[in-house]
This record gives sequence, C-alpha cells and structure tokens, in this order.
Amino acid sequence: MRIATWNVNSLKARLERVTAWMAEARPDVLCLQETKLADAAFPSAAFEALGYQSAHHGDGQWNGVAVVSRVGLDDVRPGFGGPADAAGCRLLAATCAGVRVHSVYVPNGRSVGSEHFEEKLRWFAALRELLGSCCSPGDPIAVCGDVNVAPEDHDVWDPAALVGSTHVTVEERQALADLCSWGLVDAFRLHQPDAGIYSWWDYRGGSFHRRQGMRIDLVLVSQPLAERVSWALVDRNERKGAQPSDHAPVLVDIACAEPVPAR
DNA sequence: ATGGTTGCGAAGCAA
Repeated sequence: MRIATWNVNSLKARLERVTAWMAEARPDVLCLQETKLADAAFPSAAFEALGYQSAHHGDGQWNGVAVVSRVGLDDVRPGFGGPADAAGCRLLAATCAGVRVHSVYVPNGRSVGSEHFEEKLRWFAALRELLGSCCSPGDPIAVCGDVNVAPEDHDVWDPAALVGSTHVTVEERQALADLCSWGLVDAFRLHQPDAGIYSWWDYRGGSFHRRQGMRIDLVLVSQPLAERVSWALVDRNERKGAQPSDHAPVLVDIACAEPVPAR
C-alpha cells in the first residue's frame, strides 16, 4: 500500500495540481489537510474519475481534512465527538484495505504560551485518547497529516535560531511523543536518516530556495505496519512551479501481506 | 527589519 499525506492549503486552489500529482504518484490512500472547503463543495467527482472514493470533513473557510482511497473506504468517522472538535474540522478516520487511517491537521498553536498553544497540546492528548478508545496498537493504524511539530532538531533548518519558537518547543515535542508512545512510529524516519529533509517551507522570503523548512507532515504507523514500511519520500518537486502549496506531499510504501485489491 | 507571502473573501485574519 502506498499511503500519502499532503496539506494542500486550499483544495479549490490546488485541485488540478493534486489530481495531476495523483496520476503520477498513484497513492492507494491520500490524506489531505487544509482543504478549506465545506463538505458540499468537496470535489468528490474529480477523485472518482481517477478511481478513488473519498470522504471529507470541512467547515468551509478554514481547516478541512479528507481521506481519498482506491482500496476501499469504510467506517468513516469525522472529528472526535468531544470538546476537541471546538478547534475545527481537523480529524477524519476511515478504514482502507484493513488499515485504520486518520487524516489529521493539528492546530498550529500560533504563539507559544497562547490560548491556541494550549489548545494544540490538548488536541494531541485528545487524539491519543481517541486512539485508546477506538483502536489497539496491535492493529494496523496510520495517523497521517500536518502535526505542526518538527519532531527533532534535524527536522528544521536552523535549530539554534528557532529555540523557544513554535513547532519546536519541548512541550509540543512531548505532546507528539506522548501520542507516539501509544504505539506509533514515524514511518519516514525508518528509511530516511538524513537531516535537512523538510515538508513545509514558508511562502515568505524565498524560504524554499534558501532550504529553510521544517518536517512537520508525518505518517505515523503502528508496529504491524512499521515492520512492513519499504520506502518513504517527501516529494519536494511539488513545492516548485506555479501556485504550489507551502507543504509538499509525503509518501510511504507499506508491503502488504495480501495483495491489495484493485478497484 | 516583528518583516515577508498566500488564501479566503472582499478587510483583516490565519498560517
């Protein structure tokens, strides 16, 4: 199974680019974040034309997450069904070819110590709680999306310059680590040890060309999947050219015990 | 240099 995640920063502005990329990359499952669409405006027909089913959870102007799959899409669950939903439409779970997939868009946190920062930390805790109530770490689980945290110093361009700023604080990294301690591992790092590989670059100041980015888009997988991860990539080509998202897609290949049925 | 750029929606907010 090839699973991918991409914060597209408006699916309306990015649809052609996303579908063109899908035709090349051929993900089996694609998790999207920041669609910035209401459910009624989600372009499910465009994905269907490519052979994909889709599910979307969006409030219109901000946020919005989706799961797009060509290997089945069952048991769709939007949101937490609890207080964490106050942060917006940022979570969508679905089962694809036996894998419980979660498309997540963790709150940005804005400034360290702010109300939004505290909400971000609570959101991580709510996600761990949801996994604990719905899933077992022994099952095939994937949590994919924009976590708005760079896990380690080698996931940012200049750790010294960023000390104490959002996305790299001890509190945020601990919240991510607490989530992972439930039973998830960073699939990308199983095959890519190098520093300097990023998934997001600020639009401002030519950050991409200056190689000033962060790796904040992750595919987290439970042990049964981690054992089968065969390949991982950040497709930084998608940060180039006309009208890119500020994020690049992340791809992970997972060898399946049984062939995934084609649709 | 508290800047810079993009998207949404039509001014300012969020990232």
